[in-house]
This record gives sequence, C-alpha cells and structure tokens, in this order.
Amino acid sequence: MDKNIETTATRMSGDERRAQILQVAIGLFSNRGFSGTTTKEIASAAGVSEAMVFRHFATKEELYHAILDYKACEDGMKTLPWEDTAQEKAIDENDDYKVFYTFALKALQHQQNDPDLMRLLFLSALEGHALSQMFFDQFVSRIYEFIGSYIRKRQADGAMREVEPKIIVRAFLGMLIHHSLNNILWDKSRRLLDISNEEAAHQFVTILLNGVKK
Amino acid sequence: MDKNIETTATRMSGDERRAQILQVAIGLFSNRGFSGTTTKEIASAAGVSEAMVFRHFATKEELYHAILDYKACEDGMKTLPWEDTAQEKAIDENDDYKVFYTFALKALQHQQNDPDLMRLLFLSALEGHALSQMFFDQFVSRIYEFIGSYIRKRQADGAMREVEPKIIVRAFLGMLIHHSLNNILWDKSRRLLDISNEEAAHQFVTILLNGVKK
DNA sequence: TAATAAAGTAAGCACTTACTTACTTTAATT
DNA sequence: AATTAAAGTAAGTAAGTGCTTACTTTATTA
Repeated sequence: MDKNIETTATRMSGDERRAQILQVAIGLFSNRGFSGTTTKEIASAAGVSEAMVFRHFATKEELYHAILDYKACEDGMKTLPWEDTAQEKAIDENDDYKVFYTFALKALQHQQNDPDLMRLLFLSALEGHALSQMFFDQFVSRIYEFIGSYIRKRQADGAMREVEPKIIVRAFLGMLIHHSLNNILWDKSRRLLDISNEEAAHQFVTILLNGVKK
Repeated sequence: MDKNIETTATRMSGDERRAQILQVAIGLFSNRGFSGTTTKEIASAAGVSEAMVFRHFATKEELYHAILDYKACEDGMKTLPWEDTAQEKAIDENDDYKVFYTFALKALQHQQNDPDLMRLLFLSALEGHALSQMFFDQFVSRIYEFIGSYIRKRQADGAMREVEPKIIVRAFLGMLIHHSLNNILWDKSRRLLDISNEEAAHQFVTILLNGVKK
C-alpha cells in the first residue's frame, strides 16, 4: 500500500552505499553528537540494516573519523581563501576593505550553507575528539598566518597600528564565527538580530579596519 | 590496606549529598555532554551507589536540568555587569573605554575561572536541549539591551557612528567569547596566542571603540 | 544459463544503559 | 536504650548498545 514512493531499485554499488551512509551519518552526528547517535539510527536513516554500516565502516569510531576527514578536508580546506585570484589582486593592491570583506563574506556564506561542519567541529572539540585538534592545528593556524602576514605587511606600510597581528585575527574571526554560531544555535529565527551576510561582513570589516588603522 | 585516605565519616546529610552529586555531575556533563555521561559514572565519582543519585534526582534529565538551572542562574546571572557601582559611574561619565574594558575583563575572567559553564552552554545548545535556549533568551538578550542602550546613548551624543547597536554588541561579544572558546577548546597551551586577560580586554576594546567612534 | 561475487538481511551476542526493589546501616530523638 | 527516619547499598530489571554470524537475494560475467 504505502511503500516508499521512489525507493524501488534501491540496491546500490558498494561505493554509492558507503557514500550515502556517510552523508546520512553526517546529519545525525552533527545534530546529536557522537555518543548521542546510535548505529541503529544511522542504518535506518540510510534505509539498510545495521550490518551494512559495519561492512563499510569497521567501527562507529571509524565512521566518525571518516566523516571528520571528509568534512574537514574535502569541504573545509579547498573552499577557503588562498588560490582566489580576486583575493590575490586585492592583496597586491593593498585594498584592505576588499581583502577582509571578501574573506568575511565567504566565511559567513560557507558557514550558513553548511552548518553541519561547524556543529561537527564544535561538538568534536567539546567531546574531546582528537580530530578536532588536528583540524585546528592544520587549518586554523594557517588562517592566522594568512591574514596575519597581510596585516604585518600593512603595518610595515604604516597603514595599521602596531598590534600583534594574531590579536587582530582573533578579533576578526571572533566576530565572524560567533555571528554564525548565534545564527545556527540560538537565534535561528533571527529575532534578536536579522542581517544579511553582506551587511554583517561590511559592518564587521568596517569596525575592524577602523579599529586597527593608524 | 589502601583504603581512601580521608573518607572515614563520609556519610552526609541529604542536602550535602545532593549538592555534592550536583557538583560532580557538572564536571562530567560539561566534559562529556549529556549522552556521553552515565549515571554510573556520576555515582562512582560521587562515591555513592547509583541508587543515591536517583534518590536525589528522579531522572538523569532532571539532574541535568538542575545543573543548568544552578549554573546559569546562580552562577551566570549574578556575576555580570548590572549592579556594579564602578560600572555605573563609568556609564554616567560616558567613559567608553572604562565601560567596555570593565565588562570585557570581567567576562574573560569569569569564563577562564569557570570553563564548565561555557562548555555546558555550548554542549546543551549543540545537543539541542531546551534549557540552552532559555538561557539565551533570558540572559544574552539582556546583555544586548544593556550594552546596546549605552551605545545608543553615545550615538545620540554624536560620539559613535550610527550603526545598529546590536551589530556592535555582536562584534564585541564575538571577540570575547571566541577568545575564551579558543583558550578552552583548542589552544589550551596558548601556543597560538598567549595573552593575559587584561591585554586581551584592552586590545579588543581599543579595536571596537576605534571601530565605531565618529 | 550457470557460477560467482557482492549487496543485503534477520536474529542474536555480550555488554551497558537508566532506573528499581528490597534490604541494611547510621545518626539523631524520646 | 529503644525507636525512628533518613542515608546508604547490592543486586537486580527491561530496554538499549555496538557489533557479529549465518544466511539470502541480486546483478554481473564466463
């Protein structure tokens, strides 16, 4: 009578099924955390028996690792600033506003489009998973270096005050990440503050640049 | 032979035991989350049988609620800005730096002294517990109003640019909370950035105030 | 078209979970 | 010194938990 509407030829190849289980698990882990998600839930959300989950991933832990790898590497690493030609041009031209605005807008959009990544990263950090630390060491410290070195250059130009660049980066990332976190966690309906990513990026960057210029 | 060293007359009154279980549970819940903590662990960390935990708190959920109540109300509500005479004086005198610096330093110190509160709040938000939302609605929105109204006053004075105050508050809180979160979660050894609370408060406030002044 | 390998499952294993029950120990009170 | 009420426990329970086993179904290919 009321069987699944489009799930007729559901049998997938091994790779397809593995990828699908991974996707489904991302949604669950990022909303309920590691210990809040059961392998049974994952299996039934994927529409297969639990045994299939364990055929593709030896342990629950291994599945979790695979997700963090996938999310942090595939998803996080390649979507961010370096290798962006517009950004490079702005850097060469010392167009402070453009450099920071481009970065900010990209970050805010990325976080809005994929809240799972942020949830996953915070949850794994809070739950003390090692992969979170690895992500921080590899990815975040590279951002500090990237923006920090631009700031150093502008300080040498006499265009910015002599403040430890890392502090400026922290202030900047703080605004961006905290804003996204607010939107994702507490103020989903934007009752407290409802602004577009463009507006947010503009205002944060304006505050920051006025705050550090000479 | 090697029994507990000081645990001779361990029998406590009901209230004492209840309070002790609560304390012990705070430590566990804030480090492992709700579903990552077992009632057995709580009991043995408190040095009693599981049955005692359930005598004082009907369910695990109820214990968790009691903790969030205790932490958010007792701990968070009363330690913050309002009712501080020095703060009130600074507000009356329009001493922007003092107003924001005092707030920032207090917040940073509080977060450093009691990382459990922050962990608890983020974990419960990520795990989707209702109490987290309640805390946000009651506490955070009041901070927005408190700082926001001061900003509005200074804007009327012509001392600050006409930016939606809530955006400024978000930028400010973003710097503070993100900085604490970094220290608590990823950069515990302060390898990336090692500054005192005073230094951090000073730099963040300087950036913010220069960023919004007219 | 029969052989084969991979996709799939049902049922269960050993163990853990939140929570209970029936009982014992301790300390205050009469 | 006997009574009583509360603090405490040992040993459960039923319903999960991650994970396995022994088996069946389906698609490909020799």
